[in-house]
Amino acid sequence: MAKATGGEGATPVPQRLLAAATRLFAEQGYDRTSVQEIVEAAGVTKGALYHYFGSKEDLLQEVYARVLRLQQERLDAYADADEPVEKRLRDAAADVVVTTIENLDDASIFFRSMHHLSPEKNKQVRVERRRYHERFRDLVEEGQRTGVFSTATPPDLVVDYHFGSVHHLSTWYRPEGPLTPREVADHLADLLLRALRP
Amino acid sequence: MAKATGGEGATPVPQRLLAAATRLFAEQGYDRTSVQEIVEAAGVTKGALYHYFGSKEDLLQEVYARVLRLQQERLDAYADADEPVEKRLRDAAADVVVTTIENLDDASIFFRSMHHLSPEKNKQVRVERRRYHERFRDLVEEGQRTGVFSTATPPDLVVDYHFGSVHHLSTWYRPEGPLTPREVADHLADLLLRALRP
Amino acid sequence: MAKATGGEGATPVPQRLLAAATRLFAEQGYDRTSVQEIVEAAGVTKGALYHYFGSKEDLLQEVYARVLRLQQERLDAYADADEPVEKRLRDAAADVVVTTIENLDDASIFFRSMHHLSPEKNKQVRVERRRYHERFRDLVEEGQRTGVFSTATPPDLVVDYHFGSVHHLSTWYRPEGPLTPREVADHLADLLLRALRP
Amino acid sequence: MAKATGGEGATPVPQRLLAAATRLFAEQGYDRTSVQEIVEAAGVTKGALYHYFGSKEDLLQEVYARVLRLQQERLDAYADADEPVEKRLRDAAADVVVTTIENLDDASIFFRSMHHLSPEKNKQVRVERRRYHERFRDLVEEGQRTGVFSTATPPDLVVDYHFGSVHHLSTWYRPEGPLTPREVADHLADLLLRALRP
DNA sequence: AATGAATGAGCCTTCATTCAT
DNA sequence: GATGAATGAAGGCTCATTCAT
Repeated sequence: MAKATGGEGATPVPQRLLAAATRLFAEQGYDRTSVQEIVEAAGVTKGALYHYFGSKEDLLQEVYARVLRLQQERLDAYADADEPVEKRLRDAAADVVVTTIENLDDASIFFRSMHHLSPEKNKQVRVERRRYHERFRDLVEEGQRTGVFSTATPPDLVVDYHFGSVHHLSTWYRPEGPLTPREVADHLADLLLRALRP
Repeated sequence: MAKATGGEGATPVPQRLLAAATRLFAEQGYDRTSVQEIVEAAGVTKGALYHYFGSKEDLLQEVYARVLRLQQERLDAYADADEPVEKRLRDAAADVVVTTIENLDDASIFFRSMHHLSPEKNKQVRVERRRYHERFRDLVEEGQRTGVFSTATPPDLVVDYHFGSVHHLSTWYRPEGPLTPREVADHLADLLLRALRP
Repeated sequence: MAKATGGEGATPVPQRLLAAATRLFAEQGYDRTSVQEIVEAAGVTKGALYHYFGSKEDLLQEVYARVLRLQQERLDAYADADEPVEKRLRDAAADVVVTTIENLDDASIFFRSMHHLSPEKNKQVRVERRRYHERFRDLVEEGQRTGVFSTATPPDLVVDYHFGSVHHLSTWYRPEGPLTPREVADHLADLLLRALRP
Repeated sequence: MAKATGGEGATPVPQRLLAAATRLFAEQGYDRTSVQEIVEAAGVTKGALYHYFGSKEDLLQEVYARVLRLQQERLDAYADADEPVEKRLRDAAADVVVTTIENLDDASIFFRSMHHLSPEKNKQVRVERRRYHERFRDLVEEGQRTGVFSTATPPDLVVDYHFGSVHHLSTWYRPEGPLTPREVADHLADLLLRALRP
């Protein structure tokens, strides 16, 4: 019955472990974070971790799975909206910035720890990442085809240009800085759209 | 005199070590690369490494020092040129792309392994990095002040936008891909300049 | 249940490690004894050692803690006895000799390896050692105050004189020599008391 | 000609090395002192050390040889004096205290680092040490034979009692303490002589 | 479902010594 | 006499994972 009450017991063990791992991986990196630290931060023992997760790497993979699912869902929602392509692209471009800033830990893990996944898991992540990239690229292409965007730049490169800046956020963005997530998102989406002006 | 002949003996030991470390750090990450692997790749013994470098971390720091020096020199050259600001910015923006692609190993180490430096060394790198950022930002500001660039976006953000895409290169660029380094550089510089059009 | 049977399994791992370490530190010195030797002598693996002790130094500190506790207890018992001060001092002086001879390993470690403890742990040992010294000195002072001992020598010096000879035991005493521990103890206590005659 | 001028060049290299080694061995212990530290403290290079000394251990042995020679000489001088045995013993007992305090580094090395000598060198030191002990013991015996000292204690034990306190000096004596070396020496010699009163 | 003792491989670093110059 | 680059063996310690309970 203690299970239902507050404190550590409030959240199920697997979630607690995932939350602790996410924070620690982001702070110290995957290799620098020991299983011992994770279980201590989650308030459980090693046995419990290995009961729910097959390995330390599985924990990392779960972080990836969660991020990928979330971002794909959001992108799909914006891309499928009933709006002109400029608005759909701008909204999607701004949304990924806001979402990334709101989950900076996930973001810094994402690019920094990919090579710590085993080749097969890594491949799987890349595949899903690719699908995401293509969905975004299709918006660019659509705009270029319909003449609202300049065709000067190959659409894949446009996408990488924008995602580079998203990826970079975890390097420089600080919550205590002068810009709110929304402001940063508007500026970056604006830069993208301005670059695409014919 | 054997020193001057080919084979492993051709290059001084410290350079051999630095080259081996750079390649391995880029391929596997800093933590995943053992000192043993480095010395084997360089064809020397561990004792020799510690004769020249105080620690594994010192080796990493040397990689950083080399990259920072090189990039600052190149940026200074372009920024000081006797040209209109649009050209100076475009040239600098394109050059950093070419240089980064030509030293992709250095680049992937740069952002991925910064947190493996001790706090003080990390700080030192950040300071130099900041100087580099500011030099670039000054070009943007100059263009905004003189009316050739739009003032819609804060100049710091413009710089981060561009360097995000540079940083991102090591994630997606492949030499065997369809675009030459020069082509990528021209496209990315073009996107930047187009985004800055008033 | 196998736990309760003889052989290596009879004694808990931490005790086995402590016993092995004590013997080896006394025989070879702290620095000359490798962790590998200790675990082999105790019949466990390195991992087991580090499961119970934070470091090699912690092992040494445990030896100190054990010795200090034992000797303080014994001294307190003799000093609190309901006897004339001459007898209390003589008994305490003789007892420390017997106890030291019976634990010569502990004794030779004690003085020889103190500087291998970290400054803070070293300080802690010195503090407890000081308490022990003062308890002993109080007996000398009491005898001097009540006129049964000569006041020719400062009491602190008297104590150092006696403990010097105790400390020295591990240098020269051999079980196979002509004197039993008890005989040595009586002689040394006698020398002390004779030196204190008014 | 620079050889004859001041600074580091003033003292011959071997002496400089020996002095540096003595200080460092006393401060940090033999094992904790690296050859590198010694040569740096002496202002020479490793090659120079190995030019004059066969090994690190040889350096230690030289320290022992110097101490042993000095102490034996002084003891011989006092023991051969034309004085009553009480005075000869008292003078010798006091002198070893003063000499030890004046060379506390040598003394702390002496007892602490003996086991770092190879078995053969160790044996050689023990032999010389034994000669020293016997010379001292002969004084006690002479006094016992001639009735000026009590025969209650075996003379060997008396000698160990006194040398225990000498050995112990390096543990507690501090130059800034309340007693001068001479005062300590007088007190300790006094304790010895008082203990030997019939 | 969960514990925690134990494993065993691997890691970074230190160091006395040698040797070509 | 003296240098200092290089060796090679060993040392203390960490850690993901397993398994009996």
